[in-house]
Amino acid sequence: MAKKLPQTNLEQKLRAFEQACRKVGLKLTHQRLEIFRELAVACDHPSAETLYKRLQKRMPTLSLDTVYRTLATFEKHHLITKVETVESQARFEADMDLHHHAICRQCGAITDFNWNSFDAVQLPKEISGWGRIDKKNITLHGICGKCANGGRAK
Amino acid sequence: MAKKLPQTNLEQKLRAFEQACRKVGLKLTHQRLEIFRELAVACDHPSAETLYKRLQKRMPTLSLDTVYRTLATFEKHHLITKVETVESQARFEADMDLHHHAICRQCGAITDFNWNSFDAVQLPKEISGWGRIDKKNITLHGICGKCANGGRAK
DNA sequence: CTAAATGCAAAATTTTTGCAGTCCC
DNA sequence: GGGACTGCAAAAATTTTGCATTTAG
Repeated sequence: MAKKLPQTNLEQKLRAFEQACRKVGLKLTHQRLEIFRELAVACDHPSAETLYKRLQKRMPTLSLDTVYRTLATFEKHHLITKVETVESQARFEADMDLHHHAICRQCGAITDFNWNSFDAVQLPKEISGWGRIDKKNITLHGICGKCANGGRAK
Repeated sequence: MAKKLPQTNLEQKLRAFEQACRKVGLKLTHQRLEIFRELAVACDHPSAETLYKRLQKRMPTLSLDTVYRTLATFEKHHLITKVETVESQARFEADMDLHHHAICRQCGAITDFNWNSFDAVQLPKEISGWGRIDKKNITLHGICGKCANGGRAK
């Protein structure tokens, strides 16, 4: 899930992205393509600022406000997701398949994981009358293995 | 869960809070007591700014930065929780019992709910080796009944 | 061509910090 | 009394906006 994307998956994802943009009338600018690609290959749920820094190397004239504007546009059209965290900076991901997150309270790393049997289970009746529920996400909080080992790889 | 606290519960909570403060050496100032009380009676998971506005009526000299500082202090000592949202402003709650949240993507309302059978279930092995997990929270996203009815009560 | 998107700069929003004075223990 | 806490103001951090220019379709 949080592993690196095989090249073929990436190309597939990019083509799907381009099609989705055309469908909703979003122009396929160089900036948009590169911002999406950078987020699609990232597996660390980067912030706008982090993406900006990574892209600056290849695109020196890119501006931070374009990154913000572009991410907001993508999110509005459900092409990417804003990850819920307790941090001051918003973080994003391009993986739109249903999955869940584990967050390290020390280093802030976010790891994806799947839990199909949970996804399939019915909500308790206490909340089932709340309204229309679109998504059902789990967030785990704790200390990742790396941090537990004093920063050394596990 | 998200209902109003009965008066007795509130008094109990305040006494527990005072004891916890003494134990960790936090001074019991008027500001801290009032900020905690206001958060404890709130059931809408208010932001620092929202709490500040509510408290200003009774405490005209209270400053917003004290609210921020105080909430951060409380959170550090696990007396309150910062709720994970996608919003720009951080939101807080004083209910430290394990529970889950449903968030309305339209009005931003956060509703608490319990799910004991989920709390008891084991994590899938895909993530069980990730590290030390302290908390396991669900967040539901959707449109609450009120918003689905065009803002009128359900 | 033309509406939409970008880059720049400036502003708005949210949160944090330094410091002098105040207050709890 | 002394160190912790608060209020004030100013700054830092994060995000948004107005406008002239550029670009995709």
